[in-house]
Amino acid sequence: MDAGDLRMFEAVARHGAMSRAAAELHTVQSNVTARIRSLEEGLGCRLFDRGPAGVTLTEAGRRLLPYAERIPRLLADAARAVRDDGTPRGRLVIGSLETTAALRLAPLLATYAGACPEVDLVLRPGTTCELVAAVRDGSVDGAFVCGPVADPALEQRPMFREELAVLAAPGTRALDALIAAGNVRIVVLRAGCSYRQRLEALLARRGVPAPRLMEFGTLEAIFACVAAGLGITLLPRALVAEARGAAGLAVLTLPPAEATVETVFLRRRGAFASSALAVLLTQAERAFGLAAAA
Amino acid sequence: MDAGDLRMFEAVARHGAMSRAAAELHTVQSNVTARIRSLEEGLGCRLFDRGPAGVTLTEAGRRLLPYAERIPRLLADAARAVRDDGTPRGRLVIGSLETTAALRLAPLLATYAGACPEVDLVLRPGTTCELVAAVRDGSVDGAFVCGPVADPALEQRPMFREELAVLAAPGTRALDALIAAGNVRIVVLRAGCSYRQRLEALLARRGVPAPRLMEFGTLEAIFACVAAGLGITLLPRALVAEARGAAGLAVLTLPPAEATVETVFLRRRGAFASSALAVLLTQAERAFGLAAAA
DNA sequence: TTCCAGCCATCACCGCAGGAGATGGAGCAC
DNA sequence: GTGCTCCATCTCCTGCGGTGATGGCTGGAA
Repeated sequence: MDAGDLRMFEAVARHGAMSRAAAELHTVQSNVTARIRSLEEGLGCRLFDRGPAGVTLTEAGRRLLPYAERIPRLLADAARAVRDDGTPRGRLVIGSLETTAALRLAPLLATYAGACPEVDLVLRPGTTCELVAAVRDGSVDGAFVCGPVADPALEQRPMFREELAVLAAPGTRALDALIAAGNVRIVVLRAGCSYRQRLEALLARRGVPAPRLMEFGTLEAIFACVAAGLGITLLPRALVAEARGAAGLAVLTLPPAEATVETVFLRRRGAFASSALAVLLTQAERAFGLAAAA
Repeated sequence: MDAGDLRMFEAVARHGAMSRAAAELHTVQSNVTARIRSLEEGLGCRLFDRGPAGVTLTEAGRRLLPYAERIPRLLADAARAVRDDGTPRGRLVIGSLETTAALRLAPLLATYAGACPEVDLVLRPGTTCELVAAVRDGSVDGAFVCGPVADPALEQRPMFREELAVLAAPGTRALDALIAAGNVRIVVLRAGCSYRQRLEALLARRGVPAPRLMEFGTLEAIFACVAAGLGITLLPRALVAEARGAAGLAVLTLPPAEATVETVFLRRRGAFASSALAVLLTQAERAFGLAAAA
């Protein structure tokens, strides 16, 4: 058994088909077939059940899969660790909610860029759901998302608390009045996982089970939409003060229990922490100061 | 980079010489040289400084070493996990102090052997020091040793507490009287790491800094030696009642703080737990019942 | 000093694992 | 039936990696 075999095995398991795995690995199907077969021979048991429309993992294959995911990752970490001599350099990919990036991250990133000129910093915006998945599969080194995230494979560090508020059309006085009027529609940023879930939960507690949904790609579009009375949204209160386009909107305060959301920095547990990431974390904890890892 | 490269790298690092690593790996030196070189080229940095009398790790090499130890281990775990279908079988190597084996393990192992007839159980006796090292390097799957063991790479589960007593020549009334008489000599089983350390610490607290030492390979020899007045030893009180050869020896009770020792079961943290090991642990916790992992 | 015993680097040689490509059979949709 | 997508198998062949010989280097022994 070899790390190359495991990579191949993992790709086959993920695609459920040897031919598609071959395409991903830039090789030919016959090759994949042969190596999986030799892997099975080496281990002494079948890893896949062959069906006419692809393959499925056997019990033994299911037991191998977690190792097939970990070992190539560990090899990649090893290569990074060797190259990392302590001075931050290379590529650092950080995920963030768009609202967090707009509101909180600018000064941190500016300081960071000054301190680590050799780092190519990439900021990848996304929703909490998307970013959690990205951290899991290693496509970002870490991400600022809405906590808490209950996943034993991930490690979260609290960063800061944010106050949320409901935005509604100008002149709106209270959320309950809106609800009483019926036909509440919510407006979210993209699939806006965590804010949308919070807003839906919040409405559900007030007797609105499944509000209509509208989804936009930019904050400005959402503001315009809310201003026009087409729906309400949930966003950090601090954002409203800063953002162009939000002037005039009604900002409805929520009870404290529903209003605060904690932003955490998420990393894959056990993953290699490059110097570039270590410096960012140090600076972030100094800047935001909600330290104490969870 | 490849798991095979890492195995080779690790062997070279451990031996400090490519030629000796080649011998261990059953290959020739030119091969090791070439693969290390290609590994270095692939990573883009030197891993070893070549000297006339061997090689030494560079900084980068030191960063790679922990990965080179983990990844081959993980591969071996993967192979075991695949073969382990839930029914305990195969080889299970358990370390234990000889005194623990003699006093406590027999009923557990008898039950276990009955429950898991397909397991080849190997009991490897040793001192706490030796067994801790054996657990670390994976040559035993787990071991019963004297706790606590402070090593973040190891995981310990408390099993039971044992009362220790000092054995001395027949007729001896008190430890202090012996010490006052001067020339205290201690008798231990092999290099008898933990009992010896305890006995030395115990004497040091009573003003005897570095007692003379005698070392024997069997309990019977120790009993005979103590009976002849050649020295004292420290052993589980329960052992004295059972063991042949201990009759007539003076059993000196110690203050409770010094008398009790906790026996823990030690495993490498994160290592694969085979079904065979899982069953043993379950039975051990049922039998000894000092559960709650640490 | 010379000699030797280790060490590592380099070279030429070669076997074979493993990649490429073609073919065939099996199931499924139409 | 035809056509599609699977996987298995076969042949061919490149190149990685193993082998063994040689040479350079250093340090210690004679």
